[in-house]
Amino acid sequence: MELDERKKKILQAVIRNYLETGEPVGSRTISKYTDLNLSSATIRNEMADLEEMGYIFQPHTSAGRIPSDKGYRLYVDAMMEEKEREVVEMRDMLVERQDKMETLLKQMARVLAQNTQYATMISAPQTKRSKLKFIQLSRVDAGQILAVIVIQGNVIKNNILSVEEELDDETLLKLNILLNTYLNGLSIDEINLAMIAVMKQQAGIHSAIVSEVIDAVAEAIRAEEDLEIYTSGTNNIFRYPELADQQKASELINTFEEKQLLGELLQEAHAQGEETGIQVYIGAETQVQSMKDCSVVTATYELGGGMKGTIGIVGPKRMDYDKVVGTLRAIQTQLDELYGKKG
Amino acid sequence: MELDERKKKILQAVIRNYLETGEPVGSRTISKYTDLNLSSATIRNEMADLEEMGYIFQPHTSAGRIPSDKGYRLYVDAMMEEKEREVVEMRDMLVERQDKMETLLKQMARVLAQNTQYATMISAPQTKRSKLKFIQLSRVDAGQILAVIVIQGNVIKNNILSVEEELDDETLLKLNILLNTYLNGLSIDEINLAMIAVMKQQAGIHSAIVSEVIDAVAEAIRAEEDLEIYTSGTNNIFRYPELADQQKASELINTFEEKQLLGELLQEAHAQGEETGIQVYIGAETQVQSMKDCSVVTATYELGGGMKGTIGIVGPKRMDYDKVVGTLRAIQTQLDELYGKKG
DNA sequence: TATTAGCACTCATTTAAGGGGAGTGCTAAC
DNA sequence: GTTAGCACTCCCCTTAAATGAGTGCTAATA
Repeated sequence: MELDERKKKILQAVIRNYLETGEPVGSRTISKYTDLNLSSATIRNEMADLEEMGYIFQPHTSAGRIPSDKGYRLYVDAMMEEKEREVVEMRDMLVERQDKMETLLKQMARVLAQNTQYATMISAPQTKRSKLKFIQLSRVDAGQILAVIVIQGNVIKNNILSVEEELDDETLLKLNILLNTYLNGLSIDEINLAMIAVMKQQAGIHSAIVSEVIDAVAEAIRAEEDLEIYTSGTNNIFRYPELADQQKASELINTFEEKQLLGELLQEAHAQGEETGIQVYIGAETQVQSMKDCSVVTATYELGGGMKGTIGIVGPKRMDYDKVVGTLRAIQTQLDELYGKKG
Repeated sequence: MELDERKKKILQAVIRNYLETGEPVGSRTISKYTDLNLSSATIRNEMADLEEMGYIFQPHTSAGRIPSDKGYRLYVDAMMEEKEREVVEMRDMLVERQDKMETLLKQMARVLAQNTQYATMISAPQTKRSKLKFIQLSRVDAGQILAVIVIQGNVIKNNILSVEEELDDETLLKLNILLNTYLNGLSIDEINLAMIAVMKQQAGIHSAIVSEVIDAVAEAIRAEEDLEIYTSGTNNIFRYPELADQQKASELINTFEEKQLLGELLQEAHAQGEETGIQVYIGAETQVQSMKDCSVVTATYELGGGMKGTIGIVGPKRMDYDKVVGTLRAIQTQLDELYGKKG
């Protein structure tokens, strides 16, 4: 069967209406809602066709129609009209360059949740490709060394090392110079075994310390890699009856609190969303069991220096895709303007 | 009317039973449940008295009795028998001294939630009384100075300062020595204006930088003071039907996500719980609107060096007070053993 | 041939009524 | 002071009927 222009219009009308109301939509509603000037009977025939093609279905006999995942997919891929939204508050929020990335991300999650009325999550930028900017060892206590590692974009990692031997100031200074000379400006991938060997040799009797520091750097990176995720607006799911029953809500909230699965989801989105950076997952497409009745829209963002992260918005399948995609795209643009090129 | 021994026993039985089942408890149940060997009729008379005194009430005519807030209060204050619980996993978890306090606290919240099946929250230690251990300024970039501030207990704060003038290594070293000489070992309260004036004088032409650094320290402290809170097991509230309806659950979850109110709650608990450090809030006693159907048990803990924080457990009014208080006390003891005296 | 009006039918949801049961208060007997 | 017995209350569950939105199908229409 062919999906002609009229069927498309009707499908679109069904989806639009369902997005608004969340109720199954009947033929009479469409008959009045559209400018097609067709009677409900005609609509009924068309809807029967659309059902046969798998774009819509009835939750039970003699109920109106609901879009299927396939229907949503077509809508998102082909029928959506992105609305350009006001993201003024966001601009204000982002305009001041933040030293504390954490604060920025938390706030961003919060504003997004408020703006969209869905649940939001943001993964902190990954530092894999980022360049090491600065390493500093300092003696804090007898036997305790503080290692500060600064990464491009001012992401800072601290680590306290316990050392057996006493280190005098001079040695510490030497080690600092050694480490910075070799490691400065490198991305984390670029640090290799050969380099470590040379450094150890140069450190002489203190090679053990070099090992410890390298371990600490590796540790700091690893800590960064089980990535931080900020969420907001979790309780917005109660706005949508189809998600608000105890079973589903409990599972969803648990998913949002544990964050483990969110991380995997965002990373996959990050990996896939190469082109425009915006990705829409409908229902079971997410692979996260507790989100099978949700849709997720993700956007990757860039903060310069190769630091990329991902924003995700989770709502019911009947989420306002137009608005969400529009908002995310606006944020992407603004982040790009503010941070993207400068590094 | 007098609350004699028998009435107490009956009240206790009512509460115990209600804690278990969550259902109103009737006279016949008590008649069998207790070792008083009284008929249900007698129990009925006694229960009528207890109701008149305000310890229990009927949700509707011809239903069993439910403890009132006053009843719970009496129970917690006078009738509870703390159970010594196995907190073995906790011991294992806590036994390794953590460099990262954050990790420790997160894990602690998680284990507690799992153990008790309630929602938990932990406030990070407050550093107000803690002593400054170490300050280090380093040049990261032209015009960017990294200030690292280490506080007793290895809480580390970073701050990036932008400076107008160029600073050479020597000047930086001098400033480092100056700052550490004056500020090291002081608690944050002890830093005063006179001291700052002296430091500025000694810094000479670089007094502006000293100002900036002091500001940064103040800033770091302020950041620490809007205290970090870790939560876990929020979704446990769905286990208790009396909290699981949409309205209440949504509000509670919002409270847990926003954390603002939790902070106030924990701080109040911290302020009040001077003696044993364990505090029980029943129903409206918490002052947090969304928790009016909950009870909250808090415990302050100490990690040495004046660093104190608060743990809170939130559950239904019929929470297992004995178990919760026992568990919290056990944790207090263990933390004290492991961290308390050493600093 | 495409569209429409009409009608019988389906089924979720709402409303009402009735029965069961848990638990109480009261009274009278022990 | 305690207990057995009984009438009474009221929640809650089940069942039945009424409601109504929406469909599929058929026959008439343009």
